[in-house]
Amino acid sequence: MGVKERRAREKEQLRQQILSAARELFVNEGYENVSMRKIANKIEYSPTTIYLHFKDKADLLDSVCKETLLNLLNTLEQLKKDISDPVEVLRKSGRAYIEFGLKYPQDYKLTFVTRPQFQKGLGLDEGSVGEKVFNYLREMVSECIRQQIFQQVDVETTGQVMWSAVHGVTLLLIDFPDFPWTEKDKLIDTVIHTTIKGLKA
Amino acid sequence: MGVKERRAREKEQLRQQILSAARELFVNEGYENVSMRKIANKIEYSPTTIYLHFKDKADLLDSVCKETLLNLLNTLEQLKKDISDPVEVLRKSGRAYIEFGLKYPQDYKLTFVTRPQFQKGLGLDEGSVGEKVFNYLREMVSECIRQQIFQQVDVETTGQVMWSAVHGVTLLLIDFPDFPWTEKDKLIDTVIHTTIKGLKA
DNA sequence: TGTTATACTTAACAGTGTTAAGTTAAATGA
DNA sequence: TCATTTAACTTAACACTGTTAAGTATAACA
Repeated sequence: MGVKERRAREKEQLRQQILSAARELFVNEGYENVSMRKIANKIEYSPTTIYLHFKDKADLLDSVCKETLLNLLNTLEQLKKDISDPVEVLRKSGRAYIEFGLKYPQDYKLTFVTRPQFQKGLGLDEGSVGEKVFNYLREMVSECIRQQIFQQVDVETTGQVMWSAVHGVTLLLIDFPDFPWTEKDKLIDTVIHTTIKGLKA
Repeated sequence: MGVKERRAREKEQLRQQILSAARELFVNEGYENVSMRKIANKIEYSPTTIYLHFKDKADLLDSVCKETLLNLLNTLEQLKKDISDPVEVLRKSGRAYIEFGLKYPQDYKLTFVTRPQFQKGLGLDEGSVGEKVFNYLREMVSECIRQQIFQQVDVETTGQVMWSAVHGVTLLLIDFPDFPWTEKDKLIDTVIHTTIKGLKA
């Protein structure tokens, strides 16, 4: 009875095909400028076929973003394994987070700005990917506080301050590419350095 | 020959009427969900009339945002007149900026997130309102550096770091209202305090 | 009073996301 | 082997979108 399995496999394959076509178009042309018909054209199916795999355009978008976010989470988890000094982990994680946002600006904005109100399993709700990312941040900060490197005892506030800084600089760099920013790497380093220094005991 | 003047006045009046109808709809329902026909309906004119006053929907949006931004600039300029200590001015300005964003979240996002790529005289280009806001920040930071309160000599970088922090926390509070944030005022104060402390000599 | 300019509208175009109904082909059971 | 069921996929349509070209009516001018 391998028929059902093969069918399921083929179905999953098409789902992935749609997903990657959508990702490419979203990233290159922007969510707003990509129509369902355009995606359908790219994979050489009729537009309605997409609806057999995704509820609607927003759902398709959420799925694309979720994939990307899991990617980020992976990168971060990896980092933690390789370094021992908690401040260094925090520093490197901040950098990785910002660079991730700059590498996938559309995805980043879609995930953390455009759609947070409506998405499921993507925002910061329980069990969502966003929550997992923030939990990761919590752990890092906890370790810094435990070792008495940071002055604040309040893990939540400290984490949120850190997040504000990296979120802010990421979005500014994405949204105002023509602004005469300080050399990009210097700005990123200074943001991270300043915030950590400000939090230190 | 007061006819021409009266005509110009009437035209300006309608322009304002369109503008305020658009603002209200944009703010309440979101730019994406507001159609030209909806705006036209609200002011009881045909949709095409709008095009006699604004180039297109994006232009209409830009005009709405510009008005709001000038408002913010006013608030900030006022602050500087009333306080002498530069760090205190910076602190209060940061607070005012964030509170402005929280009070007009839709406007804030439209101005600093949604449309920065395409707008004219709105982003951070020469002569734009955004540039004026940033110039205001530059002056404050310069004063802090001149008085050797801040360690960095680089006004640009220092200003950009400050901006990243307030921009970041503003957007997070707007976009994730249900997240278990630390008490809002405490978070805002800590963000500002941490950043300034990190920048100090 | 006839002409010109301005303000505004109607109708249409080409596109959008989405759905209901219909078609085709493959898998199943007798 | 052949009719029946099931799943995959498409066609056609609906109600909307931003925008433009062409047309109309009204007020200002000579």
